[in-house]
Amino acid sequence: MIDKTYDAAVREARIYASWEDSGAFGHARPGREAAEPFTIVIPPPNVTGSLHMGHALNNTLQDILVRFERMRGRDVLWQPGMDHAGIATQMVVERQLDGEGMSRHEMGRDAFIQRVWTWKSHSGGTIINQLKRLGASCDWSRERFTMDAGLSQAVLKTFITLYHQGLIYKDKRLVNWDPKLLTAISDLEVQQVETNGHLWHFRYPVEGRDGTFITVATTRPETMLGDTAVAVHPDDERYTHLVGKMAVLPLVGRRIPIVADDYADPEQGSGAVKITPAHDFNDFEVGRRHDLEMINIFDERAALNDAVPEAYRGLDRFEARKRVVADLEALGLVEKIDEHVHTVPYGDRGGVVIEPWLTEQWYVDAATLSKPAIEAVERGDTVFVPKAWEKTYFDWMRNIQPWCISRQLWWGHQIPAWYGPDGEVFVAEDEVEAAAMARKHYGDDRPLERDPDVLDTWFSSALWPFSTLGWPDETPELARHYKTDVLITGFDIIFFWVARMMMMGLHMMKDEDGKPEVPFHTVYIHALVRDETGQKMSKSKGNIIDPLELIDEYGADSLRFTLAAMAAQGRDIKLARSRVEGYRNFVTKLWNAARFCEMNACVRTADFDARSLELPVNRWIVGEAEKASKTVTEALEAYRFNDAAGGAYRFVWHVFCDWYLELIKPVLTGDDQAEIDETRATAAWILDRILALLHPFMPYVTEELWGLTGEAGPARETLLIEASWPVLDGLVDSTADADINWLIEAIMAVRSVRSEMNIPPSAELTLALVDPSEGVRQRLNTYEALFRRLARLSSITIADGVPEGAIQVLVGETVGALPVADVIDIAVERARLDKEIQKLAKEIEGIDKKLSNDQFLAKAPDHVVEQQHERKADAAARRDKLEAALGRLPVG
RNA sequence: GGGCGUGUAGCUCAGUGGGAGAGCACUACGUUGACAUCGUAGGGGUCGCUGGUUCAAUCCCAGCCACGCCCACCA
Repeated sequence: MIDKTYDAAVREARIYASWEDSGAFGHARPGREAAEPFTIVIPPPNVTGSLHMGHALNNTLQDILVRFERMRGRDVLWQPGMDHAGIATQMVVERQLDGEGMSRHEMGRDAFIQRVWTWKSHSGGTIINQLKRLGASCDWSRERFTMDAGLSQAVLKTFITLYHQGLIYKDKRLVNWDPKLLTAISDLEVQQVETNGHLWHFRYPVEGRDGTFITVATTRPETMLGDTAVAVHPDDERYTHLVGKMAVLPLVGRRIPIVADDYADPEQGSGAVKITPAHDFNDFEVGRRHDLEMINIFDERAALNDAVPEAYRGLDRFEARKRVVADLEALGLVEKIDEHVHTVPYGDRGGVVIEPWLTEQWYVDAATLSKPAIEAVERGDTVFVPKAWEKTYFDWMRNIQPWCISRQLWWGHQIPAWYGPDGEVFVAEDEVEAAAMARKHYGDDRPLERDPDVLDTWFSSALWPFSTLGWPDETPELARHYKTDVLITGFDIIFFWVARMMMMGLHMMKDEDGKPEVPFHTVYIHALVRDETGQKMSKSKGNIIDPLELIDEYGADSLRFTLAAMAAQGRDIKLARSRVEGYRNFVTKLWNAARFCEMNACVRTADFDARSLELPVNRWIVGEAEKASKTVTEALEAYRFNDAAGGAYRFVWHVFCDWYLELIKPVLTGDDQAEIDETRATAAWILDRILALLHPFMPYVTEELWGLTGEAGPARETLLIEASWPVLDGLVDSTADADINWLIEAIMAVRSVRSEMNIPPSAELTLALVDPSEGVRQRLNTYEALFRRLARLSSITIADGVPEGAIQVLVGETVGALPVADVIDIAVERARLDKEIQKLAKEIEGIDKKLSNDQFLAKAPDHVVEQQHERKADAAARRDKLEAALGRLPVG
């Protein structure tokens, strides 16, 4: 018995538990050993994360594909797992420690890492349970973590391999230094923020020329303490006489050369630019070109160090800025201060201004690795959907910079490098191996020190598509499921993640012919979910819509369907609550349709044959089901989730519920047992196809109904296990199609006229068809009962003229007369008919214009011309009938 | 400074080289026992602007305007 209402929240948890118990999420299900594999690796959520709308969309789309392919019989593996999220996780635990009045430094490295693991086992990974609420059918038995033993082994092997190939190396150069987190970060982790600042113009005295100054402009006055040159453009005539001279750096007294360099832009500032090679990426290059001294003036927290005059030592960089400006002002060396808008780099985790800082770090030679990754996409080995993202990928890959992979953190994969007393580097699997290497090198035992740094989190994420499948071991899963089929992700991590997986996958993995193999065949890039007004959701704006809240209120199915229905390619999703509510109503609608079927004893029969049905309505609906299933299938195959959802929605609501169920009501309450039996079986069969068709989008309610609508006998297996994807063919019957469409049109015509003439729905009318054609007479024979019931007609007769005072309506091309008790308002009736006629006349006029154009007739394809002729004939016939009807109205 | 995307009904969005669509909102009517989380009918758009290509443009091309995003070392 199906309850009157569907309480999603209560049932979903129970359904999910039953799915998990059944083991049906697992890959390699019995009977599918020989099936074609289908593989998706999940974008691993951060272990610190909780489900936000982006996750909801991302995982809904994956789950739709995974359930779809599972139902199509493929051997599906949706590989789940989490990312250790180096900086984010370390910050969480450090904040906890801070609350306890402790620091990681007091605690020590080993104890701290232990503490993080403890945190992870207790409160890490809540997002996994949230994904389950969403309905994600991952193979949870294979859940992995980027820091687990297997994946750590993959990281180790990759690092060592790349190191020996010269593709990982150490280098001393400027990095983006986060003075709050005290670590280097990569270019991608720096956000450029537009800021209202100032442009300070300082006058530096030129040595040996009393009263001569060279003016430089800067947005960062404090860095002048580290200046080692002033640069001007070689062609800048204002300064040619000063090139080669020395300036005297105020406050410091250092003599610094005035050099000519193309970097100086005569249009900018004063045309002369101060050069601080140790604290600016451009200046660093200038410094290299002119062999300038590089003076590091900051410590790791961006406070001034001992390289600056005593008065400034220990000052924070922003304090120092004020002091420098004040002191220069006191010396009369500030020429002017302009308001200035410029971009300032912030660390995206620490949230403070990053400092270009000279340190030694580990780098990956990304330029070399990028070449095969570019070629693979050029060849089409990996395809982006939508294709436009390939340009973004190419642009970045073709200008790729060395990837700084070392982080001065504790939580992460510690770099497998040991240093000998003379600085010799030994990259090894472990300490024992490193010691052996050192012994060989030095000829005796010497103490080694391990590199304290860890790797960028994205280094391990880059290996995800193969490390999770068991690599470096040669597991059956790796052989069977790499390369994966499709990666589903947001555009915001194309650089962070997709590009790096491409590089690492191609470099580390080979196919059976020994050729480099891409990690995935397709990359589907989905939209960003914004709020209703198009704003990016953010904590600071307070406009976050919590998917869990929506799941609580409307059920996971409603949210999933909404996200799928709005996931059109190439456009962001502005999520409106009303939309979720609308699709919740759709869930209810489906529920009630199933209730109707149950109440009418529509039970599926084992020997049902959709090809040998008698009743036209039944022949018609199986054809409609075929069309719908094809629409949905094709849309899903093309990653057109919105079309797939929309196609299913229209079929279920506007075809099955609105028409089919209404059309079969008279049959089910009739007295022809054969018709009743066939119709019950058909309705049940269609409902089953509908549940299957909707299951990828709305897994819970479809599963529940699947169980509730089983036949009276033994309960059947879950939909998840038993149902296969509807593959329907050869069910469209053109006669039934034409007949039912005529019937629907006729019913709508009568309803429309009733409504316009304000005839209450309760009033039963008789319809007289005037001089119907033979075809219409035949249809009437078959469908009279249906027509009468749905149009609320007490009888339908055939007449050879229009009775006095009747409302006239066009049923197809046949005039129908609806006599009304009272005298009709001639003026209203005239206006109604007139409006229809005008509409048709306008249409005909447009078509005529085309048909009288010789160019059109000569150049348009025949079928288009033919189509226009048909349209005109149809419209003209209807217009003529209506004009005749108008003519029959009494004058006045 | 480069690059990309978007502009269609009041709102959120589909869509197509040849008859402008959906959901929500709105209006009128309606409990004919699946469903008021509903039903029936209806109103509402010069498809951002200007040119071009074409027999034909909302759709293709160019320019412009507006909004958004990404990348970039501009003192």
